[in-house]
Amino acid sequence: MCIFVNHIAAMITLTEENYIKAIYHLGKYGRDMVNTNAIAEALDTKASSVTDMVKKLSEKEYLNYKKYQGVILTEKGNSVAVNIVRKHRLWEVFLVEKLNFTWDEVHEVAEHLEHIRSEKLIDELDAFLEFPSYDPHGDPIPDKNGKFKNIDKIALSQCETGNIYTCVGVKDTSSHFLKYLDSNQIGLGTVIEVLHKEPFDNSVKIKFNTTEMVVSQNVAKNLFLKAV
Amino acid sequence: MCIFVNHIAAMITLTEENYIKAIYHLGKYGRDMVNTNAIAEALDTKASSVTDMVKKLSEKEYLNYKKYQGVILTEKGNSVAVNIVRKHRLWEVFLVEKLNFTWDEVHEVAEHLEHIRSEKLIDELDAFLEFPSYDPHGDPIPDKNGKFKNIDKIALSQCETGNIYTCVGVKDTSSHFLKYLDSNQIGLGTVIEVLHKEPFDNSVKIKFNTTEMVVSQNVAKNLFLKAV
DNA sequence: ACTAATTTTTAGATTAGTCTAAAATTACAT
DNA sequence: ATGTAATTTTAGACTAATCTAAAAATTAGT
Repeated sequence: MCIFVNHIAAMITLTEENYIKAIYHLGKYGRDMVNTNAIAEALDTKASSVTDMVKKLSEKEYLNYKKYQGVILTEKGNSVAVNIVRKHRLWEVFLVEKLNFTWDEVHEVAEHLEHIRSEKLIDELDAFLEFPSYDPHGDPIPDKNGKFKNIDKIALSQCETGNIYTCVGVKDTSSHFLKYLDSNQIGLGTVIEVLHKEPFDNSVKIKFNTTEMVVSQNVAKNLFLKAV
Repeated sequence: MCIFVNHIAAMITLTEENYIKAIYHLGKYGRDMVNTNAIAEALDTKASSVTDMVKKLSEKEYLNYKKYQGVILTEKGNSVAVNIVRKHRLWEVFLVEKLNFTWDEVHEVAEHLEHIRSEKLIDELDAFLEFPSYDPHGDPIPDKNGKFKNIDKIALSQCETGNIYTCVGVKDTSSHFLKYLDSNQIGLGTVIEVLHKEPFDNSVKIKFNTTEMVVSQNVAKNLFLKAV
């Protein structure tokens, strides 16, 4: 073995990155611990594999691990996660804006692109895309320093009757939902007026462009708007 | 194990792709076999590891392997290699033309990008770049069907005194050489007149733009030109 | 508070890719 | 052609990441 190995910052593997990312998304609010089974489900693996890996990530100080309790990312782990999120979302913007991908097609490819390691690559991509603040699903893109620009988006289900909003994102990013929106001509930036909220089934009647339609509670909960 | 596994085309791993690519480049002229040590050196690994891997690739019919003789890619292996080359070179064009990379910076990042698997991604990228036929080093980019467009490029060392050429590529793609060319304002498309060939040391005196300079045999052998 | 259900961890095995050291084969020089 | 050098293969071991099955710890229900 090369005698320099011990001096080189221990390389993070692709698998480790995926665990850190999953833990980040599961523990988004940073408050309480993320448990083993949740991680296993998110990564489609077994709890025993997760235990092994979190021990390793704990050794490497990406997270704090308490036996039988769960894990919380350290500062170091969090910044790795935020960097992956940045890369993922910038690639999504690229795919949609430059390569004609639809917003339901981007996720899978971005899952791979997010692991390419080159600071210059991602900074130049950022510049090429003119420093976007949101990805095609309306999720914020952290800047080079990991800072998010947050907007006050609210679900359609929370909006007030009579007011006018613009669409700024979705909660459910499944291909089903996105295709539903596409087929109804709803996308980022669509201007929507809330006409009526039906208390019986929580459906919402909206108007956009010249179209009026009623959407289910499920849709209303998953569409993010912003007051204009 | 999922009962469908046997029906799914056996997935090719990243490592396998790298072996196939290395064998492709080493055996470019397809004539004779590529030997174990050459592969080991190209991939910075040991001969014993290569033996193991070529057995596996032979099983999977990416190549034909004769013990103690070497390997030759099959049609199947060749098309995998050509597809990787296509991806590598398209990404190089993207990095140089859109993301301000210099031609000595692109290789390392492209080594990673070339393994992203998405047909739509690469076809859309191809279109976005307007179907380039050559990468930033002047190497031809195969099209969707694996066809190369070949030009009759010749090394500067083979050019005729008094004639005029344009620079279309390099043989040596090392960072050293590319930086040397950059610092002397020689790039793709540079128009070069061959003034004199010195038989003593095989150096060549050339003129481009308003500059006259003498380049060594080494440089002359590694710079590809095309008659105008 | 005690048992049952759930979650998590341990122990031991497996796979892909790699390594070292030794054995087998081929190539080369005299 | 015969011994030496170089190359290649085999054998056995290691690491990272995973799995199954069983043991341990925690949580929940009455």
